[in-house]
Amino acid sequence: MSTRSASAAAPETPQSAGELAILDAAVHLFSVHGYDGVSMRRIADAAGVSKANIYHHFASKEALYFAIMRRSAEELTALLENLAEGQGSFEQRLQVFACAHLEHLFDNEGRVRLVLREAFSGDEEKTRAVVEQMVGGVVYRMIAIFEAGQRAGLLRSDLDPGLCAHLLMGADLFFFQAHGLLQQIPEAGFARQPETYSKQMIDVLLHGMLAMPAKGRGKS
Amino acid sequence: MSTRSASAAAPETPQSAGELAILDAAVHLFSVHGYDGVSMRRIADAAGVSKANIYHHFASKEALYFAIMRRSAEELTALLENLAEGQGSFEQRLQVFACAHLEHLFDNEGRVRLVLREAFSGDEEKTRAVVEQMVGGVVYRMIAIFEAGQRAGLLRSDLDPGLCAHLLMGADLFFFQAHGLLQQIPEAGFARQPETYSKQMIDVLLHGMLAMPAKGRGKS
DNA sequence: TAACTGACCGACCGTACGGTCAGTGTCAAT
DNA sequence: ATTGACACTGACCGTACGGTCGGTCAGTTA
Repeated sequence: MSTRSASAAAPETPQSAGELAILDAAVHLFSVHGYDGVSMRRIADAAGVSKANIYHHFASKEALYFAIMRRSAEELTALLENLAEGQGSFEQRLQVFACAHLEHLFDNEGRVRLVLREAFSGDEEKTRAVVEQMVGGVVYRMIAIFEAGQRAGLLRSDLDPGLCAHLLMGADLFFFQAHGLLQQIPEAGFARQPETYSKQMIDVLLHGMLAMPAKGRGKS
Repeated sequence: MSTRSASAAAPETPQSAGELAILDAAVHLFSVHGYDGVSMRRIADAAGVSKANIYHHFASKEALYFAIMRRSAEELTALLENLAEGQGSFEQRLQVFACAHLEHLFDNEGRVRLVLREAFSGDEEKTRAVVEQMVGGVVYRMIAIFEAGQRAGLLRSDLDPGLCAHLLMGADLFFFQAHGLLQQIPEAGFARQPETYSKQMIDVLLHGMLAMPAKGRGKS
Protein backbone atom coordinates (compact mmCIF):
# COMPACT_ATOMS: atom_id res chain seq x y z
CA MET A 1 0.00 0.00 0.00
CA SER A 2 0.98 3.60 -0.26
CA THR A 3 1.81 5.93 2.57
CA ARG A 4 0.35 9.39 2.81
CA SER A 5 2.26 11.78 4.99
CA ALA A 6 -0.28 14.56 4.43
CA SER A 7 -3.65 13.00 3.88
CA ALA A 8 -6.44 14.75 5.75
CA ALA A 9 -4.91 17.02 8.34
CA ALA A 10 -1.15 16.70 8.46
CA PRO A 11 -0.11 16.71 12.12
CA GLU A 12 3.19 18.54 11.98
CA THR A 13 5.39 19.64 9.13
CA PRO A 14 7.96 16.83 8.77
CA GLN A 15 9.10 17.39 5.18
CA SER A 16 11.51 15.10 3.45
CA ALA A 17 13.93 15.94 0.67
CA GLY A 18 11.79 16.22 -2.43
CA GLU A 19 8.63 17.14 -0.59
CA LEU A 20 10.01 20.60 0.03
CA ALA A 21 10.91 20.92 -3.64
CA ILE A 22 7.35 19.99 -4.53
CA LEU A 23 5.89 22.53 -2.12
CA ASP A 24 8.20 25.30 -3.30
CA ALA A 25 7.50 24.65 -6.97
CA ALA A 26 3.77 24.40 -6.32
CA VAL A 27 3.64 27.64 -4.32
CA HIS A 28 5.37 29.51 -7.12
CA LEU A 29 3.35 28.00 -9.96
CA PHE A 30 -0.03 28.24 -8.21
CA SER A 31 0.63 31.84 -7.17
CA VAL A 32 1.42 32.85 -10.74
CA HIS A 33 -1.01 30.78 -12.80
CA GLY A 34 -3.77 29.83 -10.37
CA TYR A 35 -5.09 26.40 -9.45
CA ASP A 36 -6.49 25.48 -12.86
CA GLY A 37 -3.53 26.93 -14.73
CA VAL A 38 -1.03 24.44 -13.31
CA SER A 39 -0.85 20.71 -14.04
CA MET A 40 0.67 18.07 -11.81
CA ARG A 41 3.17 17.23 -14.54
CA ARG A 42 4.35 20.83 -14.60
CA ILE A 43 4.80 20.88 -10.83
CA ALA A 44 6.68 17.59 -10.99
CA ASP A 45 9.01 18.89 -13.70
CA ALA A 46 9.62 22.15 -11.86
CA ALA A 47 10.36 20.27 -8.64
CA GLY A 48 12.61 17.77 -10.41
CA VAL A 49 10.59 14.75 -9.27
CA SER A 50 8.17 12.34 -10.87
CA LYS A 51 4.46 13.00 -10.98
CA ALA A 52 3.82 9.81 -9.06
CA ASN A 53 6.06 11.08 -6.31
CA ILE A 54 3.71 13.98 -5.68
CA TYR A 55 0.89 11.48 -5.17
CA HIS A 56 3.10 9.64 -2.75
CA HIS A 57 3.27 12.74 -0.56
CA PHE A 58 -0.13 14.26 -1.26
CA ALA A 59 -3.45 12.52 -1.77
CA SER A 60 -4.57 14.70 -4.67
CA LYS A 61 -4.04 18.00 -6.43
CA GLU A 62 -6.55 19.58 -4.06
CA ALA A 63 -4.76 18.14 -1.03
CA LEU A 64 -1.50 19.62 -2.30
CA TYR A 65 -3.17 22.98 -2.77
CA PHE A 66 -4.70 22.87 0.71
CA ALA A 67 -1.38 21.90 2.24
CA ILE A 68 0.19 24.93 0.61
CA MET A 69 -2.59 27.22 1.77
CA ARG A 70 -2.31 25.87 5.31
CA ARG A 71 1.43 26.40 5.41
CA SER A 72 1.09 29.87 3.92
CA ALA A 73 -1.59 30.74 6.44
CA GLU A 74 0.62 29.65 9.31
CA GLU A 75 3.67 31.57 8.13
CA LEU A 76 1.82 34.74 7.20
CA THR A 77 -0.27 34.88 10.38
CA ALA A 78 2.81 34.42 12.52
CA LEU A 79 4.42 37.40 10.84
CA LEU A 80 1.25 39.49 10.93
CA GLU A 81 0.74 38.83 14.62
CA ASN A 82 4.15 40.26 15.34
CA LEU A 83 3.42 43.29 13.22
CA ALA A 84 0.23 44.16 15.08
CA GLU A 85 2.03 43.96 18.42
CA GLY A 86 3.83 47.26 17.88
CA GLN A 87 4.74 49.55 20.71
CA GLY A 88 4.97 53.29 21.09
CA SER A 89 2.43 55.98 20.41
CA PHE A 90 -0.70 55.50 18.34
CA GLU A 91 0.85 57.37 15.43
CA GLN A 92 4.17 55.57 15.64
CA ARG A 93 2.53 52.16 15.76
CA LEU A 94 0.62 52.87 12.58
CA GLN A 95 3.70 54.19 10.82
CA VAL A 96 5.75 51.18 11.79
CA PHE A 97 2.98 48.76 10.91
CA ALA A 98 2.39 50.25 7.47
CA CYS A 99 6.05 50.10 6.53
CA ALA A 100 6.76 46.65 7.98
CA HIS A 101 3.53 45.29 6.52
CA LEU A 102 4.54 46.41 3.05
CA GLU A 103 8.00 44.91 3.41
CA HIS A 104 6.45 41.71 4.68
CA LEU A 105 4.20 41.52 1.62
CA PHE A 106 7.09 41.77 -0.83
CA ASP A 107 9.20 39.33 1.16
CA ASN A 108 6.47 36.71 0.83
CA GLU A 109 5.24 37.53 -2.64
CA GLY A 110 4.23 34.02 -3.68
CA ARG A 111 2.25 33.13 -0.59
CA VAL A 112 0.61 36.54 -0.44
CA ARG A 113 -0.50 36.32 -4.06
CA LEU A 114 -1.89 32.87 -3.32
CA VAL A 115 -3.90 34.08 -0.36
CA LEU A 116 -5.13 37.23 -2.10
CA ARG A 117 -6.34 35.15 -5.01
CA GLU A 118 -8.36 33.05 -2.60
CA ALA A 119 -9.57 36.03 -0.58
CA PHE A 120 -10.84 37.96 -3.60
CA SER A 121 -12.08 34.95 -5.56
CA GLY A 122 -15.72 35.80 -4.93
CA ASP A 123 -16.33 32.34 -3.50
CA GLU A 124 -17.97 32.93 -0.13
CA GLU A 125 -16.61 29.74 1.41
CA LYS A 126 -13.02 30.42 0.42
CA THR A 127 -13.30 34.00 1.57
CA ARG A 128 -14.62 32.95 4.97
CA ALA A 129 -11.80 30.46 5.35
CA VAL A 130 -9.25 33.19 4.63
CA VAL A 131 -10.86 35.51 7.16
CA GLU A 132 -11.09 32.90 9.89
CA GLN A 133 -7.65 31.37 9.45
CA MET A 134 -5.62 34.35 8.38
CA VAL A 135 -6.56 37.98 8.13
CA GLY A 136 -9.30 37.90 10.75
CA GLY A 137 -7.06 38.19 13.78
CA VAL A 138 -4.99 41.02 12.37
CA VAL A 139 -7.98 42.91 11.06
CA TYR A 140 -9.74 42.77 14.43
CA ARG A 141 -6.56 43.89 16.14
CA MET A 142 -6.13 46.79 13.77
CA ILE A 143 -9.73 47.84 14.29
CA ALA A 144 -9.22 47.63 18.04
CA ILE A 145 -6.18 49.89 17.76
CA PHE A 146 -8.18 52.50 15.87
CA GLU A 147 -11.09 52.21 18.31
CA ALA A 148 -8.72 52.77 21.23
CA GLY A 149 -7.20 55.72 19.39
CA GLN A 150 -10.66 57.16 18.91
CA ARG A 151 -11.57 56.74 22.56
CA ALA A 152 -8.33 58.50 23.48
CA GLY A 153 -9.32 61.41 21.28
CA LEU A 154 -6.47 60.81 18.85
CA LEU A 155 -8.64 59.67 15.95
CA ARG A 156 -11.29 61.92 14.46
CA SER A 157 -14.59 61.07 16.12
CA ASP A 158 -16.57 61.18 12.87
CA LEU A 159 -14.63 58.34 11.23
CA ASP A 160 -15.43 54.64 11.30
CA PRO A 161 -12.47 52.87 12.93
CA GLY A 162 -12.97 49.83 10.73
CA LEU A 163 -12.90 52.00 7.66
CA CYS A 164 -9.64 53.53 8.81
CA ALA A 165 -8.10 50.11 9.32
CA HIS A 166 -9.30 49.10 5.88
CA LEU A 167 -7.77 52.19 4.29
CA LEU A 168 -4.41 51.61 5.94
CA MET A 169 -4.10 47.91 5.10
CA GLY A 170 -5.64 48.45 1.68
CA ALA A 171 -3.10 51.09 0.80
CA ASP A 172 -0.32 48.55 1.39
CA LEU A 173 -2.09 45.64 -0.26
CA PHE A 174 -3.15 47.56 -3.33
CA PHE A 175 0.36 48.92 -3.80
CA PHE A 176 1.63 45.36 -3.59
CA GLN A 177 -0.89 44.17 -6.16
CA ALA A 178 -0.42 47.08 -8.53
CA HIS A 179 3.35 47.05 -8.27
CA GLY A 180 3.85 45.36 -11.62
CA LEU A 181 1.38 47.65 -13.32
CA LEU A 182 2.96 50.78 -11.86
CA GLN A 183 6.31 49.77 -13.35
CA GLN A 184 4.72 50.30 -16.76
CA ILE A 185 3.86 53.91 -15.92
CA PRO A 186 6.92 56.17 -16.14
CA GLU A 187 5.21 58.91 -14.10
CA ALA A 188 4.85 56.52 -11.16
CA GLY A 189 8.38 56.88 -9.92
CA PHE A 190 7.26 56.27 -6.35
CA ALA A 191 6.64 52.62 -7.28
CA ARG A 192 10.38 52.08 -7.46
CA GLN A 193 10.86 52.98 -3.80
CA PRO A 194 8.42 51.23 -1.46
CA GLU A 195 9.77 53.16 1.54
CA THR A 196 9.01 56.48 -0.12
CA TYR A 197 5.53 55.28 -0.91
CA SER A 198 4.98 54.02 2.60
CA LYS A 199 6.14 57.29 4.15
CA GLN A 200 3.98 59.55 2.00
CA MET A 201 1.01 57.19 2.15
CA ILE A 202 0.94 56.96 5.93
CA ASP A 203 1.56 60.69 6.16
CA VAL A 204 -1.50 61.41 4.02
CA LEU A 205 -3.68 58.97 5.91
CA LEU A 206 -2.62 60.18 9.34
CA HIS A 207 -3.09 63.81 8.37
CA GLY A 208 -6.56 62.94 7.19
CA MET A 209 -7.46 60.73 10.11
CA LEU A 210 -5.90 62.23 13.20
CA ALA A 211 -7.79 64.68 15.32
CA MET A 212 -4.73 66.85 15.87
CA PRO A 213 -2.13 65.81 13.31
CA ALA A 214 1.46 66.70 14.01
CA LYS A 215 2.76 69.13 11.42
CA GLY A 216 5.81 66.94 10.93
CA ARG A 217 6.27 66.75 7.20
CA GLY A 218 9.42 65.93 5.25
CA LYS A 219 11.25 64.92 8.35
CA SER A 220 13.51 62.63 6.34
CA MET B 1 -15.90 26.26 -45.44
CA SER B 2 -16.63 28.05 -42.23
CA THR B 3 -17.14 31.74 -41.72
CA ARG B 4 -15.36 33.66 -39.03
CA SER B 5 -16.95 36.93 -38.10
CA ALA B 6 -14.27 37.68 -35.52
CA SER B 7 -11.02 36.13 -36.69
CA ALA B 8 -8.03 38.39 -36.20
CA ALA B 9 -9.24 41.91 -35.47
CA ALA B 10 -13.01 42.15 -35.63
CA PRO B 11 -13.84 45.37 -37.45
CA GLU B 12 -16.99 46.50 -35.67
CA THR B 13 -19.29 44.82 -33.22
CA PRO B 14 -22.05 43.26 -35.36
CA GLN B 15 -23.29 40.54 -33.03
CA SER B 16 -25.95 38.07 -34.05
CA ALA B 17 -28.45 36.30 -31.83
CA GLY B 18 -26.43 33.65 -30.04
CA GLU B 19 -23.14 35.47 -30.31
CA LEU B 20 -24.26 37.87 -27.61
CA ALA B 21 -25.31 34.96 -25.41
CA ILE B 22 -21.85 33.46 -25.88
CA LEU B 23 -20.13 36.72 -24.98
CA ASP B 24 -22.31 37.28 -21.92
CA ALA B 25 -21.81 33.77 -20.61
CA ALA B 26 -18.08 33.92 -21.28
CA VAL B 27 -17.64 37.26 -19.54
CA HIS B 28 -19.35 35.96 -16.43
CA LEU B 29 -17.56 32.61 -16.34
CA PHE B 30 -14.10 33.97 -17.15
CA SER B 31 -14.46 36.75 -14.58
CA VAL B 32 -15.34 34.27 -11.84
CA HIS B 33 -13.14 31.26 -12.65
CA GLY B 34 -10.36 32.67 -14.82
CA TYR B 35 -9.23 31.60 -18.27
CA ASP B 36 -8.04 28.11 -17.35
CA GLY B 37 -10.98 27.46 -15.05
CA VAL B 38 -13.57 27.60 -17.82
CA SER B 39 -14.05 25.09 -20.63
CA MET B 40 -15.63 25.76 -23.99
CA ARG B 41 -18.30 23.16 -23.22
CA ARG B 42 -19.25 25.04 -20.06
CA ILE B 43 -19.52 28.32 -21.95
CA ALA B 44 -21.61 26.64 -24.62
CA ASP B 45 -23.98 25.16 -22.03
CA ALA B 46 -24.30 28.46 -20.16
CA ALA B 47 -25.03 30.30 -23.41
CA GLY B 48 -27.50 27.65 -24.57
CA VAL B 49 -25.66 26.94 -27.81
CA SER B 50 -23.47 24.14 -29.13
CA LYS B 51 -19.75 24.14 -28.60
CA ALA B 52 -19.18 24.12 -32.35
CA ASN B 53 -21.23 27.29 -32.61
CA ILE B 54 -18.68 29.15 -30.54
CA TYR B 55 -16.01 28.10 -33.05
CA HIS B 56 -18.27 29.40 -35.80
CA HIS B 57 -18.10 32.88 -34.26
CA PHE B 58 -14.62 32.79 -32.73
CA ALA B 59 -11.48 31.21 -34.07
CA SER B 60 -10.34 29.74 -30.75
CA LYS B 61 -10.71 29.98 -27.01
CA GLU B 62 -7.99 32.63 -26.96
CA ALA B 63 -9.75 34.62 -29.68
CA LEU B 64 -12.96 34.54 -27.66
CA TYR B 65 -11.08 35.72 -24.59
CA PHE B 66 -9.40 38.54 -26.52
CA ALA B 67 -12.72 39.60 -28.03
CA ILE B 68 -14.15 39.86 -24.53
CA MET B 69 -11.17 41.81 -23.27
CA ARG B 70 -11.40 44.17 -26.23
CA ARG B 71 -15.10 44.80 -25.68
CA SER B 72 -14.58 45.26 -21.96
CA ALA B 73 -11.74 47.66 -22.61
CA GLU B 74 -13.91 49.73 -24.94
CA GLU B 75 -16.85 49.92 -22.57
CA LEU B 76 -14.81 50.61 -19.45
CA THR B 77 -12.58 53.23 -21.05
CA ALA B 78 -15.59 55.06 -22.44
CA LEU B 79 -17.06 55.27 -18.95
CA LEU B 80 -13.75 56.18 -17.35
CA GLU B 81 -13.14 58.97 -19.86
CA ASN B 82 -16.40 60.57 -18.84
CA LEU B 83 -15.51 60.25 -15.18
CA ALA B 84 -12.20 62.04 -15.56
CA GLU B 85 -13.87 64.94 -17.38
CA GLY B 86 -15.43 66.27 -14.21
CA GLN B 87 -16.06 69.96 -13.66
CA GLY B 88 -15.98 72.21 -10.65
CA SER B 89 -13.25 72.85 -8.14
CA PHE B 90 -10.26 70.58 -7.60
CA GLU B 91 -11.78 69.20 -4.44
CA GLN B 92 -15.23 68.69 -5.94
CA ARG B 93 -13.86 66.93 -8.99
CA LEU B 94 -12.03 64.44 -6.82
CA GLN B 95 -15.06 63.82 -4.64
CA VAL B 96 -17.31 63.26 -7.62
CA PHE B 97 -14.76 61.06 -9.36
CA ALA B 98 -14.22 58.84 -6.33
CA CYS B 99 -17.91 58.24 -5.80
CA ALA B 100 -18.81 57.77 -9.47
CA HIS B 101 -15.77 55.56 -10.02
CA LEU B 102 -16.82 53.26 -7.21
CA GLU B 103 -20.36 53.05 -8.53
CA HIS B 104 -19.01 52.37 -11.99
CA LEU B 105 -16.91 49.49 -10.66
CA PHE B 106 -19.88 47.74 -9.07
CA ASP B 107 -22.10 48.35 -12.08
CA ASN B 108 -19.57 46.52 -14.27
CA GLU B 109 -18.41 43.88 -11.84
CA GLY B 110 -17.71 41.12 -14.35
CA ARG B 111 -15.69 43.15 -16.79
CA VAL B 112 -13.78 44.92 -14.01
CA ARG B 113 -12.84 41.63 -12.38
CA LEU B 114 -11.70 40.38 -15.76
CA VAL B 115 -9.47 43.38 -16.35
CA LEU B 116 -8.10 43.43 -12.80
CA ARG B 117 -7.17 39.77 -13.12
CA GLU B 118 -5.19 40.60 -16.25
CA ALA B 119 -3.69 43.77 -14.80
CA PHE B 120 -2.41 42.07 -11.64
CA SER B 121 -1.47 38.76 -13.26
CA GLY B 122 2.22 39.44 -13.00
CA ASP B 123 2.65 38.83 -16.72
CA GLU B 124 4.48 41.89 -18.03
CA GLU B 125 2.96 41.69 -21.49
CA LYS B 126 -0.62 41.45 -20.26
CA THR B 127 -0.03 44.26 -17.80
CA ARG B 128 1.36 46.52 -20.52
CA ALA B 129 -1.63 45.78 -22.73
CA VAL B 130 -3.99 46.75 -19.92
CA VAL B 131 -2.11 49.99 -19.31
CA GLU B 132 -1.95 50.96 -22.97
CA GLN B 133 -5.51 50.06 -23.90
CA MET B 134 -7.38 50.83 -20.71
CA VAL B 135 -6.17 52.41 -17.52
CA GLY B 136 -3.33 54.39 -19.07
CA GLY B 137 -5.41 57.30 -20.29
CA VAL B 138 -7.32 57.70 -17.07
CA VAL B 139 -4.25 57.33 -14.90
CA TYR B 140 -2.37 59.99 -16.85
CA ARG B 141 -5.39 62.28 -16.65
CA MET B 142 -5.70 61.78 -12.90
CA ILE B 143 -2.00 62.48 -12.44
CA ALA B 144 -2.39 65.61 -14.56
CA ILE B 145 -5.26 66.76 -12.35
CA PHE B 146 -3.14 66.34 -9.23
CA GLU B 147 -0.17 68.06 -10.88
CA ALA B 148 -2.36 71.00 -11.80
CA GLY B 149 -3.72 71.08 -8.28
CA GLN B 150 -0.19 71.16 -6.94
CA ARG B 151 0.85 74.00 -9.24
CA ALA B 152 -2.21 75.92 -8.07
CA GLY B 153 -1.10 75.46 -4.49
CA LEU B 154 -4.09 73.31 -3.62
CA LEU B 155 -2.15 70.08 -3.17
CA ARG B 156 0.61 69.77 -0.61
CA SER B 157 3.89 70.51 -2.31
CA ASP B 158 5.74 67.65 -0.61
CA LEU B 159 3.53 64.92 -2.11
CA ASP B 160 4.07 63.01 -5.34
CA PRO B 161 1.03 63.73 -7.56
CA GLY B 162 1.21 60.24 -9.06
CA LEU B 163 1.18 58.74 -5.58
CA CYS B 164 -1.91 60.76 -4.73
CA ALA B 165 -3.68 59.56 -7.87
CA HIS B 166 -2.71 56.00 -6.99
CA LEU B 167 -4.07 56.36 -3.45
CA LEU B 168 -7.38 57.72 -4.66
CA MET B 169 -8.01 55.14 -7.36
CA GLY B 170 -6.57 52.37 -5.21
CA ALA B 171 -8.96 53.17 -2.37
CA ASP B 172 -11.88 52.58 -4.73
CA LEU B 173 -10.41 49.54 -6.45
CA PHE B 174 -9.35 47.83 -3.24
CA PHE B 175 -12.75 48.39 -1.69
CA PHE B 176 -14.29 46.84 -4.78
CA GLN B 177 -11.95 43.85 -4.57
CA ALA B 178 -12.32 43.34 -0.84
CA HIS B 179 -16.07 43.85 -0.83
CA GLY B 180 -16.85 40.15 -0.53
CA LEU B 181 -14.27 39.70 2.21
CA LEU B 182 -15.53 42.67 4.20
CA GLN B 183 -18.99 41.13 4.25
CA GLN B 184 -17.53 38.37 6.41
CA ILE B 185 -16.38 40.87 9.03
CA PRO B 186 -19.25 42.08 11.21
CA GLU B 187 -17.26 45.10 12.41
CA ALA B 188 -16.95 46.34 8.83
CA GLY B 189 -20.40 47.88 8.66
CA PHE B 190 -19.19 50.51 6.22
CA ALA B 191 -18.87 47.80 3.58
CA ARG B 192 -22.65 47.65 3.35
CA GLN B 193 -22.90 51.29 2.25
CA PRO B 194 -20.51 52.19 -0.58
CA GLU B 195 -21.59 55.85 -0.43
CA THR B 196 -20.64 56.08 3.23
CA TYR B 197 -17.30 54.52 2.46
CA SER B 198 -16.71 56.84 -0.47
CA LYS B 199 -17.55 59.93 1.59
CA GLN B 200 -15.31 59.09 4.53
CA MET B 201 -12.52 57.78 2.30
CA ILE B 202 -12.32 60.89 0.14
CA ASP B 203 -12.63 63.04 3.25
CA VAL B 204 -9.63 61.36 4.83
CA LEU B 205 -7.57 61.55 1.66
CA LEU B 206 -8.39 65.17 0.96
CA HIS B 207 -7.68 66.18 4.56
CA GLY B 208 -4.35 64.45 4.26
CA MET B 209 -3.48 65.73 0.83
CA LEU B 210 -4.78 69.25 0.54
CA ALA B 211 -2.62 72.21 1.47
CA MET B 212 -5.50 74.02 3.17
CA PRO B 213 -8.27 71.50 3.74
CA ALA B 214 -11.77 72.83 4.28
CA LYS B 215 -13.03 71.97 7.71
CA GLY B 216 -16.28 70.67 6.24
CA ARG B 217 -16.94 67.40 7.99
CA GLY B 218 -20.19 65.53 8.41
CA LYS B 219 -22.01 67.70 5.91
CA SER B 220 -23.82 64.51 4.84
C1' DT C 1 20.69 -12.08 6.04
C1' DA C 2 16.11 -11.22 6.21
C1' DA C 3 12.24 -8.31 6.89
C1' DC C 4 10.46 -3.98 6.55
C1' DT C 5 9.78 0.95 5.43
C1' DG C 6 9.33 4.99 2.85
C1' DA C 7 11.01 7.78 -1.16
C1' DC C 8 10.69 7.40 -5.69
C1' DC C 9 9.70 6.10 -10.74
C1' DG C 10 7.78 4.46 -15.71
C1' DA C 11 3.88 3.07 -17.75
C1' DC C 12 -0.67 3.01 -17.87
C1' DC C 13 -6.10 4.27 -17.44
C1' DG C 14 -10.41 6.80 -18.16
C1' DT C 15 -11.91 11.28 -18.96
C1' DA C 16 -12.42 15.98 -20.43
C1' DC C 17 -10.11 19.18 -22.95
C1' DG C 18 -9.61 22.37 -27.36
C1' DG C 19 -10.64 21.98 -31.90
C1' DT C 20 -12.60 19.99 -36.63
C1' DC C 21 -15.89 18.65 -40.00
C1' DA C 22 -19.69 17.23 -42.75
C1' DG C 23 -23.86 18.44 -42.70
C1' DT C 24 -28.94 20.69 -41.61
C1' DG C 25 -32.39 24.26 -41.62
C1' DT C 26 -33.65 29.00 -42.86
C1' DC C 27 -34.16 32.83 -45.55
C1' DA C 28 -33.34 36.40 -48.99
C1' DA C 29 -31.97 36.98 -53.81
C1' DT C 30 -32.11 35.12 -58.46
C1' DA D 1 -37.03 26.13 -58.09
C1' DT D 2 -32.22 26.99 -57.32
C1' DT D 3 -28.65 29.08 -55.31
C1' DG D 4 -25.76 30.82 -51.84
C1' DA D 5 -24.84 32.77 -47.41
C1' DC D 6 -25.11 31.97 -42.72
C1' DA D 7 -26.31 30.43 -37.92
C1' DC D 8 -26.05 26.34 -36.02
C1' DT D 9 -25.41 21.16 -34.67
C1' DG D 10 -23.78 16.07 -33.45
C1' DA D 11 -20.19 13.21 -33.87
C1' DC D 12 -15.66 12.79 -33.95
C1' DC D 13 -10.14 13.44 -33.26
C1' DG D 14 -5.69 13.82 -30.91
C1' DT D 15 -3.94 15.33 -26.69
C1' DA D 16 -3.14 16.42 -21.92
C1' DC D 17 -5.31 16.03 -17.78
C1' DG D 18 -5.73 13.92 -12.75
C1' DG D 19 -4.91 9.78 -10.80
C1' DT D 20 -3.36 4.54 -10.22
C1' DC D 21 -0.36 0.59 -10.10
C1' DG D 22 3.41 -2.52 -9.85
C1' DG D 23 7.81 -2.26 -8.84
C1' DT D 24 12.92 -0.51 -7.69
C1' DC D 25 16.14 0.97 -4.41
C1' DA D 26 18.52 2.77 -0.24
C1' DG D 27 18.42 2.73 4.61
C1' DT D 28 17.16 1.00 9.02
C1' DT D 29 16.37 -2.72 12.56
C1' DA D 30 16.93 -7.32 14.33
